[in-house]
Amino acid sequence: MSSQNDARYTPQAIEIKWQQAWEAAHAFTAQRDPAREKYYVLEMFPYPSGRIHMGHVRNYTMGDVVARYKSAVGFSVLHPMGWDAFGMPAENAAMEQGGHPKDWTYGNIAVMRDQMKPLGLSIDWTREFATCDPEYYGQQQAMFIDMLEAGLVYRKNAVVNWDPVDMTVLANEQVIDGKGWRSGAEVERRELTQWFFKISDYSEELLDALDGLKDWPEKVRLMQRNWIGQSRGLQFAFGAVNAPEGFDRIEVYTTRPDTLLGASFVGISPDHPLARHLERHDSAVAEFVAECRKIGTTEEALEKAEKRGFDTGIRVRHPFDNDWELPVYIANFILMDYGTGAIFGCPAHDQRDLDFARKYGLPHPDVFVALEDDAPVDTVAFVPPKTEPVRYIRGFAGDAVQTGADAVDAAIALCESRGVGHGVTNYRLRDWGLSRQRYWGCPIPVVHCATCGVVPEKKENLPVALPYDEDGTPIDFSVPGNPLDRHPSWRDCACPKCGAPARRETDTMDTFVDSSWYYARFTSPHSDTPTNAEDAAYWMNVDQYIGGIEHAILHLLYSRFFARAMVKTGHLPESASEPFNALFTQGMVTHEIYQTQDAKGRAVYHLPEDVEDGKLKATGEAVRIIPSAKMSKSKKNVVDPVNIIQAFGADTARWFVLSDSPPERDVEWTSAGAEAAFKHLSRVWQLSDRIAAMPDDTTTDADTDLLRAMHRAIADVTKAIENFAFNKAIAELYAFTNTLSKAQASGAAQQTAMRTLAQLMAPMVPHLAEDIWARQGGAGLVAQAPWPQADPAMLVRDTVVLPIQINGKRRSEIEVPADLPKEEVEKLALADDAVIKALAGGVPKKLIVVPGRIVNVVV
RNA sequence: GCGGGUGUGGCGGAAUGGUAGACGCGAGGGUCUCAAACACCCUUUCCGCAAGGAGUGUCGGUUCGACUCCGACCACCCGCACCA
Repeated sequence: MSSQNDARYTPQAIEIKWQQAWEAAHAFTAQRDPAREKYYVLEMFPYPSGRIHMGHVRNYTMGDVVARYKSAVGFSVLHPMGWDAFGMPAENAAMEQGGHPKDWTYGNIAVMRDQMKPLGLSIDWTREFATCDPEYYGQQQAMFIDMLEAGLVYRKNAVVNWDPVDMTVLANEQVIDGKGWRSGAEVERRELTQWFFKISDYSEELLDALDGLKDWPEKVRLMQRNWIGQSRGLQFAFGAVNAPEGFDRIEVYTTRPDTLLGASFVGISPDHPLARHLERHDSAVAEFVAECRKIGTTEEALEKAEKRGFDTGIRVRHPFDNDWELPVYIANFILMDYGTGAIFGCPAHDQRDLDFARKYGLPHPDVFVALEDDAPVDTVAFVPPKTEPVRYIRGFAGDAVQTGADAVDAAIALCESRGVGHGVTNYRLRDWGLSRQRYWGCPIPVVHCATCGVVPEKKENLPVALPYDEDGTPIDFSVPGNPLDRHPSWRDCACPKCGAPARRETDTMDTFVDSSWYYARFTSPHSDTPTNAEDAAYWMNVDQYIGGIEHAILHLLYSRFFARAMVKTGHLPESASEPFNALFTQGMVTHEIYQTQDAKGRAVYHLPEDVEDGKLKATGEAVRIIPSAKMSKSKKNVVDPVNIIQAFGADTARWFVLSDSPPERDVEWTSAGAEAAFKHLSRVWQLSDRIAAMPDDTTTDADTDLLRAMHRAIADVTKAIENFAFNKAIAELYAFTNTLSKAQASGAAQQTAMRTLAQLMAPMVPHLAEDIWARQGGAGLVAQAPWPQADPAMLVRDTVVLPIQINGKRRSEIEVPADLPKEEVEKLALADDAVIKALAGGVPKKLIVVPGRIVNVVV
């Protein structure tokens, strides 16, 4: 027998043993069980970048705590894992290092799976898939065809970033300061015919349904609400005085029709049909518009750019006054995608319009003034909240004094009655452009035929699989552009309708499509249809979804749309149109960034493991240290958890990422805490060793104290887990461990407490918990044992300590029976020395007793 | 620029409007040891010998009482539709 001192915590031996035991017991294989309520917990699946990082460990450990806890309280749990496997990095790797995106991706998946398995996550690995599996994207193509037939997909022109040197389309992140990241050439905006999902059909529904998502963070619902951007306004036309033929009316949309009498100019987007027309006939316009198109395609770039305009010389008439003419400017800040692509500017009540008006010498008449201050606008626009009453001096509808909101309503009503436009509800949300001119994505399953036009591929021909090589020659990724476009044997095909020679669509889908339905596929991952009705009915919805706040808008909004599209096309039940019942957004794991520059002065990033003392290990070159930011593949500021697991075990890594920082907040990775976590787990192990050896002696007085603490710990830890406060659950476990290690209770009581401690720790450190559970005589696997219940009778406290405040400052305290009536508490408080001293013989002005909480004496 | 969030000891953080700093890290002191490591015990918001005072990014407000609610500001972080 080993003595106490010899017993050492050796996670390397323990962890593999229990992982094998779980596997042998099929402990985490999800099965439809009509007798039990189901619980579906899902973490956002990873991109197979090549290795896991601490952000993954944090994300999946949180999900694992939930999965293991829900299983212990009796649910039939589904906890799957897969890979978000399409995307640009695979193609970039092929360009930089040679090889094929498919080999790179599957190789990465194999490595990352091997890195993840030692974490001991309670995942049903039988359901694993990658979105680049033809079995997965073939079903996605089938749904695309269904959505096309349901009118949810269409084609239209849209602009892309075009690199004129590499002759390729660039992603926004590949455009740096308006230049292509590889070529350095000035990026142009180019228009292409592209595929779109009609998410705008669902704008109102996606907005309204947010109210029902009670278990989503309020901030996410607010961000989505603002993103969808519902607005009520007036759409009307200015009649042109001297416009080219066909442009005698300019339709504008405004959310502030109450300011119509403050209009000083009309602005149109550089992409507006009128601007396009003028561009062709006027070189000065062409030059200005070309400048505008250099700004880039992101809203951020447009908003930050200097606001500039070009006077077209065209004049329009004010709808209320035939003699009032307004100039028409092309303005670089007006989006063609929003409203009608044309606005009227009211400089007095919009800062951007005011800056513009002052720049071009346009008037800025006040429409309304503050009730108590009628100073005219000069350099700062007067933009009060719409709910605030103001005095209209150029109003035309409603009372002189009214709120902006009321004035807008009155203005719309009046304009409609005069035949000037009509009230419309607009949305900021644009249709989802899914075309990508890239290889490594799900091919869009349509064929272009000279006679039949755009024809969907026949479903029996799915998947339209990506070609691996071309007639035996590996695809060349060193050439910029889309390899599918220059792959005749793949591209040329027969029209599915008429059989004539035709060409495949060479665009692939946005990777957001892949991640918009994977949660549904997990319910029947091997089905030969996208979903299986019985499985979807049982497992949907996701009960708890966990992922980064960076996905608060796009991924989650697209998934909400896609679920509705799947309901419409019969792939999900109506009840699954909101796919995620509860959402938790974890904070990110941050780390410093290490950067050097290459010969051309471009930034090169380095992994932390390649850096030592501020220098590259390989060359000794000094690195520039950029302050902590979100761990990202592109910045290479990722930490490899594999080293931590090898040194201390998975349980230490899991314990560490859960402790200290609240899960919703960012955590800066430091190596300091890992050793401390290991020490604590070692202490728990030693404690278990000691307690297991104790004789099963008779009950002592200390037993009740220990068992009370145990029930308190059960209650507190359970509540903390339910509330996603894992850092607090761990703090409670520390406290209970300290109590237990000092307890004078009997062996039997300590063994009971130790067994319970193991159970409470099991969701966080499952391997250690199994080992202690077995040693303390627990039956079966702790992974399959029911969650302990707190006895309410053991939670009641006999006495409480009440702090006594004098004028809100704590001065003293009294210990009283928990159920002492308020009057008695008052008497005791007034008899307290500090109170007597403060009152100095007088009477208190006020005496506040909050039962069980506090006493405040106001003197 | 627009939208959303965060801010508390040396550090990570705790606190249904009711004792600010639970729990952990680090640090200091001690016990054990030939010594070190480990382990264990004590101290640890700041100023002050003490009595006492100050204190939750800044300024102001509501309240018997504010980290918590309200207003203004500052700093940092996330998103901005082709990064995933």
